[in-house]
Amino acid sequence: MAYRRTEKIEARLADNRAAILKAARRIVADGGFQEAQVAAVAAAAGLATGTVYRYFPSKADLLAELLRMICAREIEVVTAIAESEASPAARFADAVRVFAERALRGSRLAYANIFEPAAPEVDDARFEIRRELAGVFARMIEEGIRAGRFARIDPNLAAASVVGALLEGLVGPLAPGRRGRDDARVILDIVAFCLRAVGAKEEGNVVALR
Amino acid sequence: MAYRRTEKIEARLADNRAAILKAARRIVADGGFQEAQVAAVAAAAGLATGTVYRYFPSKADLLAELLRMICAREIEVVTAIAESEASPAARFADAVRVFAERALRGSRLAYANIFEPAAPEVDDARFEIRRELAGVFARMIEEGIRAGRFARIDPNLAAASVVGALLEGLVGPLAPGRRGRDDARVILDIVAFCLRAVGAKEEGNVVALR
Amino acid sequence: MAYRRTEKIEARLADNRAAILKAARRIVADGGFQEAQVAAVAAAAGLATGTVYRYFPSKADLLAELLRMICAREIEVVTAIAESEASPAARFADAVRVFAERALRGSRLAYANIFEPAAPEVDDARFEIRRELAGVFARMIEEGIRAGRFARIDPNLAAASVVGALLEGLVGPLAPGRRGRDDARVILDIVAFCLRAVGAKEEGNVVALR
Amino acid sequence: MAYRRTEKIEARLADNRAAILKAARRIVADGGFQEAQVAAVAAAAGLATGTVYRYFPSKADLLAELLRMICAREIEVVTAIAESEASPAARFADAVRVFAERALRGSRLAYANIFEPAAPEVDDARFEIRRELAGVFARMIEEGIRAGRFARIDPNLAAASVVGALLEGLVGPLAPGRRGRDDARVILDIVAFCLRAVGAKEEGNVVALR
DNA sequence: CATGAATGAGAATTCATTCAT
DNA sequence: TATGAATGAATTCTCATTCAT
Repeated sequence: MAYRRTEKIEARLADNRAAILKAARRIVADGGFQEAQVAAVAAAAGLATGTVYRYFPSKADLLAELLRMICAREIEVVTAIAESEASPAARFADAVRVFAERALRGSRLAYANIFEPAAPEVDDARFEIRRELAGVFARMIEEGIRAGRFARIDPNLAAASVVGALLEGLVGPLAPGRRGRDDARVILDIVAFCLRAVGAKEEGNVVALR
Repeated sequence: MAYRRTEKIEARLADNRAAILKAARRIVADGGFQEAQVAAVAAAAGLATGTVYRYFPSKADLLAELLRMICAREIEVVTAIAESEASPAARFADAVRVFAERALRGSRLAYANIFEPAAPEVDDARFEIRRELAGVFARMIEEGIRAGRFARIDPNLAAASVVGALLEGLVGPLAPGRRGRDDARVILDIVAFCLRAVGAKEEGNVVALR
Repeated sequence: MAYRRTEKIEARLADNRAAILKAARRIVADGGFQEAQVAAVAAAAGLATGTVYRYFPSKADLLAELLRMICAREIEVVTAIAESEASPAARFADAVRVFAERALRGSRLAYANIFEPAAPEVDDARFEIRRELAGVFARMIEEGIRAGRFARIDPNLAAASVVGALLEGLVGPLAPGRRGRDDARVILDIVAFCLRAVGAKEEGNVVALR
Repeated sequence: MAYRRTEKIEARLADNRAAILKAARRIVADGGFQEAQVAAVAAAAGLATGTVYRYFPSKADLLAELLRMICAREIEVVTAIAESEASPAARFADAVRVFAERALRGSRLAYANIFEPAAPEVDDARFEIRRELAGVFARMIEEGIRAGRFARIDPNLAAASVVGALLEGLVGPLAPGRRGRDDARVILDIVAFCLRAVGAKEEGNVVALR
């Protein structure tokens, strides 16, 4: 009789949403934001153009959410490490290392898109993401300083710089990894780089902790 | 009567070219790449739209060249320092400091616009520029390592990370300086950050050298 | 088991139909035809979009019926006056006055929205309504002429003009009433205007009759 | 050598603008605003879609200007009469008569479009036009009252009503003229209607003046 | 060479209507 | 019968590039 929103239907709705994001992700990974027109995304998701607008108010919102989706897990992981019981330096090193590992292993392409042009609204999302990521690092650095284990630097500046170093070093166009370097070695180097940068004491030990 | 490209004509040609680049620069600095339409640039340069195409094969080429123009001086300055006679650490510190000073002093906005993602056609140029800049730092780091004054790290990775740290820390959206911090202090911090990052010995002295 | 359209079901059907019209009326009154999308009307009626199509073959039909519904009462009232026993001039004056009163009192906004141009599909209905309203006035004028109390003019032209004067004067964009004038005074004026226009004799008396 | 905006070019520009308006006029006259899509208008004018935007900032502006263009002449004519030296009643009668003549003779279709739905911005133009037209009549009525030749009524209300009567009676959907009546007779009737409506004295003479 | 009007391929978004559940 | 998700045609506006003058 009456229409009922069954589980099956719910599942289809969720599927569509996911399908749209997935399609967008694939297209962006392949051809950048440039190629992510709404019609193309819809087609890739096997849906009509208008349907996309049932799930996202605008193209910009879709792309912004895509970005957040891609990065959310990374921030989560780093946050978990930041909240662990280890020593400041160990936590910081771990966070850098894990972030680097994931970036190199996983969505190298998606990360590259962090640097790619897009609509202003998408940039806002990017901004937010970086700010969040930097925030996690800033807190770790702050605690390191308070514990007397890091150099007395502006935690925000240091965090921004660390994030910049990570993104640029790992996934930017300069990334040595892209030119065939050994990932493990890159990770070791970048962890050491960041530890030194914040003036972490007992660097050797810390790195050994990994 | 054969056409002769006189000096006068040459001069006018050069003038127009420069005017176009200058106009583009102003527009990009003010409103980002978004507002740098060919017609707008032409108008700002006091020329007709079509004339732009006498000097640049396409909008992308124009913007790419604009980017190179803006950065050429920075790279030049850093290169000069890199080729000076000072000690590796001093040279490196100087390069970082001067770069930071110029970035903070010069139109921070223009920098932000240049380094923020903005236009797909320009990405290649951007990457090229960063690569070049990183190259200069890589050479300095390499020499520092060879001289036994820096930690033994991959110079390319370190250079990329330094560039990332500088850009993100100074002109990126997270830059503390953008939130009203004292520039001199930011510069001191970032120099120290980079020196530590590359494992420069006698850091204190080096910084004192400035 | 054969389907039986019970009274209960009939009632529900009528309810839904009424609910849709009511919702449409509210939306049109608030935001004009512009905002009367089928989905919006359905939502406001607490029904699903598709359900609207159970009761109206198309959006145009819905709006046309809405218009008729809104105006039916007005036409009814005017018709009742037209069929009363009073003298031609008195009837005419009364019809004008009552119409004006109702127009000014009743949601002026709704009226304005109804008479303002808004949706091509609805024009036919609008025309029909105006024609009907004019028809009632035409008959009154005709009788006034036949009784020798009105000037000998084309009743249809006069009726159309009277309707035009009423709508424009009372609810149109030029309506002085909309600019804060006293309603009672406006009504007096417009009745006098129309009486004079049709050449009603003993105008003073007629107006006094009210 | 250099491009020069010759007379020929100026003429072409003016031609294009005119061609666009003309094409729009034809399309609107034939199929109403509904069919006046930018692409259709451009095609009918023998131009590319984008070209329309060189001459009009938006579709709404184009249509609004079209409306103004269509009505400007009428208002001009009526204004000229309003400023003539004749007696108030004669001027008023003349204004009504000429307006009616032109409306019936000329662009009956275009006038009809005064009643047609359109974008909100176009409605504004319509509003403006009616206001202007009513303004001219209001001034005439005011002077008639001041000269003691018209009934003492609110000039604005009367003017609005006169405009309403004219538009509805002559070009509106109810207009008897549209149904094959003799134009000359219609004009006589409506002039008489309006003169009576404003309570003009010596009506006979005035009408005889025509 | 310079000009700037013309071009027209796109791309985002809306919403009446349909139809499987 | 009711539902509401899906559809996709339709439409406006932008802007890099061309080319007649």
